[in-house]
Amino acid sequence: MIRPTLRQLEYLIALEEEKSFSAAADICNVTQSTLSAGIKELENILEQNLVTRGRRKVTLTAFGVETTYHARNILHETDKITARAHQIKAPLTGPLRLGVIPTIAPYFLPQILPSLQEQFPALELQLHEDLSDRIVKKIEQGALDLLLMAFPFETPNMSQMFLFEEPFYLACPKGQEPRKTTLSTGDLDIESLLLLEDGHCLRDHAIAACGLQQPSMRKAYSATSLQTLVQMVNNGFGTTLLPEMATQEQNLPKNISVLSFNEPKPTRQIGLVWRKNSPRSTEFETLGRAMVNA
Amino acid sequence: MIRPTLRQLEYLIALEEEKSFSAAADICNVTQSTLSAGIKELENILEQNLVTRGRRKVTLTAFGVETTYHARNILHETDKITARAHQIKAPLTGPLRLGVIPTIAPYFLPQILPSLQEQFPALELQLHEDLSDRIVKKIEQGALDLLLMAFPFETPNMSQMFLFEEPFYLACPKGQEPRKTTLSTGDLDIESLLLLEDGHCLRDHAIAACGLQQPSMRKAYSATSLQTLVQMVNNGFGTTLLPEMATQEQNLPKNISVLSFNEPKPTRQIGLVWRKNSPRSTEFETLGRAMVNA
DNA sequence: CAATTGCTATCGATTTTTTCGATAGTATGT
DNA sequence: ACATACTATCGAAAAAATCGATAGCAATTG
Repeated sequence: MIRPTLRQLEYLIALEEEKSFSAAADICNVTQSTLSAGIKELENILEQNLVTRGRRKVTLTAFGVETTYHARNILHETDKITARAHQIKAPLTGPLRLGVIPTIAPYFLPQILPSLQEQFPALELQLHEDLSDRIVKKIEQGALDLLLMAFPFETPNMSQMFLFEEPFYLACPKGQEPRKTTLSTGDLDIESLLLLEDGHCLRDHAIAACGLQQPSMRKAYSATSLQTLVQMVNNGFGTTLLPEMATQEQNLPKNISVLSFNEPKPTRQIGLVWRKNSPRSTEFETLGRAMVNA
Repeated sequence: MIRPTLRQLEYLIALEEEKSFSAAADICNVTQSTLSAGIKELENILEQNLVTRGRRKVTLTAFGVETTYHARNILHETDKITARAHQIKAPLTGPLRLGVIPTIAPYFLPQILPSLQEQFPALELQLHEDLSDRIVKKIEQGALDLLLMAFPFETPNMSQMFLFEEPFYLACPKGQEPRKTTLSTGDLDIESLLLLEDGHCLRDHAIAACGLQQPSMRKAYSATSLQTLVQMVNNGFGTTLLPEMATQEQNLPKNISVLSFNEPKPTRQIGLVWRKNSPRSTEFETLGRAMVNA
């Protein structure tokens, strides 16, 4: 479909403002002949008269006036695109699509978001919460810009930035604490240990950190979220391993004891991931430092 | 200021839909190289990346997605202009700026507008009520398309279409009717005759139709509208001449008698005026016939 | 009433932009 | 390693936008 040109709409607007081809041409920084031809071309496209060529002064037709109104809108809209583009040119401003795994998002983000918003008020974080492999796939496709996740995790062609190491704690129902005074990973009762369902990296990290065997048939005890897991422990169904950020009082029910391990403590690593050769790498590093210090 | 092109925005939209340069190029009926260059040019203008060139699939950046949304809007708006232009190509559709004089508008228009709207439902009448010389000036400038007014009136370079002849009636307070059984224009009492202020053609037409001398000092009795005039007569300030369309019962107060003249009755002519060589002449003639028959 | 002024329309030449076709380059999958 | 399926890039060709000059036309001036 043949469409008017933005240029032609500019010409029309100038003509409406100046009521004169020559004056309008000056405004548009073109010669009068150019503008004249432009308006004529526009009339041809629309198959409709836009101006009544009086000898003395040029006047727009009713349709011409109507069209000028729309034209102004359209130009204004396109200018908004450019303005927006320039506005977000500064580092850590504009939209940033951040993927976060479910065992980090609800605990860590509330801690850091206020500080980030304060430091980077023009940053528009779009949060996407999903499992590690899913957000990795999305960042590979380019549907996400940055990931906040737990290592170790294979992320080919990506830059990983280590942020901090996070210890695991043992969560068990009150009164069922192990009698030992010191707790080491070897003392865990595999039978009563509840874990997240497959796909959550927390499950794999916990198992690896504690040197456990891959439990074979635990489906009956697998949960879909840490919150669910905590509730199960709270009701005496068993024990579980919680990352430190999930152990804050306000997140836990009354009937749970949280016990820390002896050295060497089991841990997971938290960090950022972005596409190697992303033009925003330095921005992401800045953001990472801000997250650690938040 | 440098601006994106509508073409480039099209390219971006197609790219967003297809997630592939080649496929998008097909949609836009250009070669892949053209579309590739177009997107790059757009990115240069905006100084901002729009797509992340993955090997597998192309994905838009956050800003790219945001921009696509605006782009769709903009294209839609421009298409509305063209659509509107084509829509009003049929005769007697679309906007029509009609100038009407104050001694016609409030009486005649209510009679005919319903019928016109029924016959030409897509006609968008924009009414402008003003004195004859003002609306003539405006139609000369091209700010109006058509005039509904009273003749005789000088309208150089205009086409006049006669619609109908309208007799004048004498309006006087009840009980002050002339004693004569037959009323002729010669019997008018000039001293008690109230007229509209200068500028209203009705004043001139009434004077001419009745063969009166130009009254010299009547300012004290001049009114700004026929309605005012009627109220003055109603309150016994004198008599006046009313065109037939202003004599319908619902327009007149209780205390007024309306008397018709003997032949030859004084009259004014009602008609249409448009710019000679207006491309819409035949439309206007159709509209004129519809006004007479309404 | 002829000359001048102040407009817009139009034409051919020129410059600029757009588009194409071909090809290079680069991951992916067989 | 080879074929495949992409995008980027380059020079040539086609299309367009623009310019400068000029014609034409009405209003105004001398």
